Amino acid sequence: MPRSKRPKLSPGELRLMALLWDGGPLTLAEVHEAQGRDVALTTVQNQLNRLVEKKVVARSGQRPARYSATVDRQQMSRGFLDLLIETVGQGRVLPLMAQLVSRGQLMPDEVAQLRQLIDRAEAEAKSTRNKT
Amino acid sequence: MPRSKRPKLSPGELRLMALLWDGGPLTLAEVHEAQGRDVALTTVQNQLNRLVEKKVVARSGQRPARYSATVDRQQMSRGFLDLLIETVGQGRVLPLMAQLVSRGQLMPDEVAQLRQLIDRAEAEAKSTRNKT
DNA sequence: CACGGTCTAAGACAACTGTCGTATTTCGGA
DNA sequence: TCCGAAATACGACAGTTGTCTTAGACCGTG
Repeated sequence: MPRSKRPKLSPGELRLMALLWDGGPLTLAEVHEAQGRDVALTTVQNQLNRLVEKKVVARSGQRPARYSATVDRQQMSRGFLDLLIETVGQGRVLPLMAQLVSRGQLMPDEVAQLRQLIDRAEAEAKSTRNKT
Repeated sequence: MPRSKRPKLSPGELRLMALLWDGGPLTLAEVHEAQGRDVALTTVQNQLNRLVEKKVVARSGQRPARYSATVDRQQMSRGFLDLLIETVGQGRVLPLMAQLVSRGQLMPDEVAQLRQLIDRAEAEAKSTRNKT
């Protein structure tokens, strides 16, 4: 696949993206509403515009324009994760995992899911061992 | 405990912190060296100074001043992690874990360690269940 | 058609970052 | 004591972000 560009966003911009990822295409007014805090409408508009300039959000032509993300969470968060792995984990992912686990926000069923993920990843690794 | 301040740093600043965390107290020249890329000495100095202003780094009085971090990785990365949990995981840590696991950078022994961490966290959760 | 409200576009601004170049200060020799 | 190199301090500049205010463009309705 065409290794699409991964422009870097600021934390605030990432939050806006989250709203779009969660709520599908939204109009400016909706995004403004969704935003829990008290901020001017034009502020949100400006952020949205900048996101559009960066090509990570698309604006529909309709009258009350609707905005939607053009890249998914994974792609977009990749850079942040890389940064944390590098700084917090000194290059390894385990330290980060440890910190995540230690936050104690895992529900029992999530623990089970996590174990499954690990098992699967392990199996996957084994079967791929002979490939490049 | 005294909920210490958690000033927010930029990605670049976090990278500098990483050098200090990894290499103990370092002099400006050393930090400059450690930095893989080609950047002016004054640039590094400036960043270090700003970090000192933010109280996350301390400068010793000696002649070739030595800089050292005054907050640890966990504290400092907390904000970034919160952001990712909020945006990538919609509030849950599992999605983030999944993404980390899927990066396939876990060594076999790390997988084992991870399982232990999970077991321990689970036990911990059980025993704490009756508390607030 | 004119009016008031809704959309959107254009700037404007301060704070923060990354990056430098140019003083100044400070020391260990000659 | 005086000097040059090393260490610091200053402060300048452009680009990014978060936040607004003001102005202009677009309807639906009376």
